[in-house]
Amino acid sequence: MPSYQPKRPLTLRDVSEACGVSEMTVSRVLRNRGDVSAPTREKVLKAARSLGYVPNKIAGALASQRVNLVGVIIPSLSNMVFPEVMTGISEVLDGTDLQPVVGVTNYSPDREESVLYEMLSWRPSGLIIAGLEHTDASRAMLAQSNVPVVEIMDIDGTPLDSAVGISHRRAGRQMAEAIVAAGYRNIAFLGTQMPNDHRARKRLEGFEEELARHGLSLVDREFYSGGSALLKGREMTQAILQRSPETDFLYYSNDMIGAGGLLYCLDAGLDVPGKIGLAGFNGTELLDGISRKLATMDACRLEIGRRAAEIISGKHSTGTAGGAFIELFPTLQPGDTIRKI
Amino acid sequence: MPSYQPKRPLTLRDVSEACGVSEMTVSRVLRNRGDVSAPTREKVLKAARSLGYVPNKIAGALASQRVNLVGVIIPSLSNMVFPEVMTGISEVLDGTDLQPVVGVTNYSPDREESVLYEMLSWRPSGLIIAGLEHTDASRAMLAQSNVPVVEIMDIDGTPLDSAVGISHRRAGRQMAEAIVAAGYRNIAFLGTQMPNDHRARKRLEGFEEELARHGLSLVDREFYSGGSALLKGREMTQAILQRSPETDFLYYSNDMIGAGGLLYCLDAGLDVPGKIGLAGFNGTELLDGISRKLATMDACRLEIGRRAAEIISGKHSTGTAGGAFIELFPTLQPGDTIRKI
DNA sequence: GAGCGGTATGTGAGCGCTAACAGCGGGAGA
DNA sequence: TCTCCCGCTGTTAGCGCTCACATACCGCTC
Repeated sequence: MPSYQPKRPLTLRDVSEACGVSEMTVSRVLRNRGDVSAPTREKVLKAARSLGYVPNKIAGALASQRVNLVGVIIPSLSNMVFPEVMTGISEVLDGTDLQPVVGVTNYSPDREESVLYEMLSWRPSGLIIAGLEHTDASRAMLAQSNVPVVEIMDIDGTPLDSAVGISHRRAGRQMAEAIVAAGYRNIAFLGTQMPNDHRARKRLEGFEEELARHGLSLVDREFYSGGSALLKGREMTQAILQRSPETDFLYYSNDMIGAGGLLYCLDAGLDVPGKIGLAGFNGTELLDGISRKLATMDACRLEIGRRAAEIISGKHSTGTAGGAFIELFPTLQPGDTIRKI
Repeated sequence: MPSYQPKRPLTLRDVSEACGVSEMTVSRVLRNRGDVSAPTREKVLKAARSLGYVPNKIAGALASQRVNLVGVIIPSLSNMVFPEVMTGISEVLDGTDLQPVVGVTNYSPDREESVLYEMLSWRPSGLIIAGLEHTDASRAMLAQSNVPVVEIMDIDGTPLDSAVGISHRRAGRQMAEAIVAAGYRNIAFLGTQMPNDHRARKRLEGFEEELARHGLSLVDREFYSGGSALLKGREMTQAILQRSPETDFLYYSNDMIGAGGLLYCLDAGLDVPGKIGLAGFNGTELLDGISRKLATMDACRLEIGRRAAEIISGKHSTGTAGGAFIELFPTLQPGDTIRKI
């Protein structure tokens, strides 16, 4: 490795001098753009490799006004849902020259705002952001930025530009319908205590709406925050069953606490789904392997990620102008924890 | 929102014209650098806000030769271990002006190489990368790049620069020691089929070494790839117990498949830990809530993330030159699935 | 052999910002 | 009164690359 100089960062000029062509030609070779003769190309590549040259995208992006980055702003990485969205995004982006960059907000609108500011300051060529609810400042930034935006996960609201997601309100209603149809009447809800988890909120609203249509209302509810979801599910379930023994159905805001609840019920020797039914939300594959399969509803996470990435990468032919609006439809997976009708 | 012009991206000049000072002064205000009088500062901030100006970090980084990005290269986001490392990193970086940017390799050395190339082309001010094993090209790039590098998770090998992690070999040995001490003799291993998961490999090597010291060897082993870990754990366990009924201990390469195995054993009514013991690896908090607590070994994930970020952000006072080398020591959590001695 | 189209290469300007330094006014000290 | 210095602001010159264009050269045709 011939590095005589005291380490100075390499530039295009170093490569061009090393192989006797102009910087422009080196640039063309390294980007595969424009015509370069085969021998020249070889010569340049050899020189670049032997020097260990890595192009400076900062300079390149400034000069070309193009950045191959796509910002992805999500609330969390620690529940299983967003990694799967990321997988969908990566799958599609891997086929392009675009690269995802993730930012995590921890469900805080203020953090979202600052993550957004930070991202926009890198002038990404697209932005994928979870949810439809943003601060005024965030909306203003996005509008001003001129960057294509896809809001994902949720479609109950008004998108800024494009949107891909499911209706959580409808998902809640559907689940309520199935539960009521199966004959359960004393239904409790167990969820996370997160004022900014708008999707969980909308599911619960839809759920209660549908119950109301049948003249029912929740017999009890329990919220938690932090800690191991499985354990919390167990604890909350015990609390509810102790406090409201008439409960015959437990609706959880996610599969993880639902699984905790299910394990509790099984350990306690309760008759599931005869005496008591359970359902979660997400379709978390992770949990396949528990003796009884929890009723749930697939949130189309992979597909949401894919579609969003397709819109950004221009693969989705959106008529002409204006944003795309894609509603996906989750399917109810009754599992083994709802009585068959 | 006064945006008369047909949307043209805003620059410092727009802000400076809007408030009648030089670009330099605006730049100083927006970066909180250098002396600016209070009234000027206010005027500038007001103008910037009302225009919705977001600085262009690409240009800024090029001019200042400083980038507030830290690359984080990890094999996967879908098992629970790396998100926790990320949490540790974020915790520390949030107190600085640095921002993590993650890249995922899917345990492929070639992908690692290309992710690395991509990252280095943004000239990050630090790099955190999982593992000590990299392709020659990767090592060359890193050496050439002049970027501080912290290799995390593993310390059984020679770091390029700094390293923070645990000895997986030793972890394997320790677990074997505990198992043998508890009187188990017919021990099987269940793990992932991933030639590039060097840490799992080293754990197994350490484990077998220690068994050998006691004149023992594995009675059986089973590997999987893909699918739901919980379910795979269940299936593999069943397979092993059918094939090698004399097995009295199951050592899993991670807690998730371990939990699947545990659920299988409990469902099958086996006497745990009397007739058969189980142990995993990671200390996955996620799984608290299963009726029986799986024996495991905490991998210090949070702490590893924190320490690595501290090194990059310069909070860790590393004597003077040369990389830091930090070994952490996992603790064995016997849980309820190893016989008490 | 002048004119043409095409391929392969080079040239100059400038992307939006910041480092370094230069200027400018005014109060303190000689 | 003349410095000297300090707090504030402006000026100049790039950072390393890419764009748009200019140029050189080749083999053709008519």
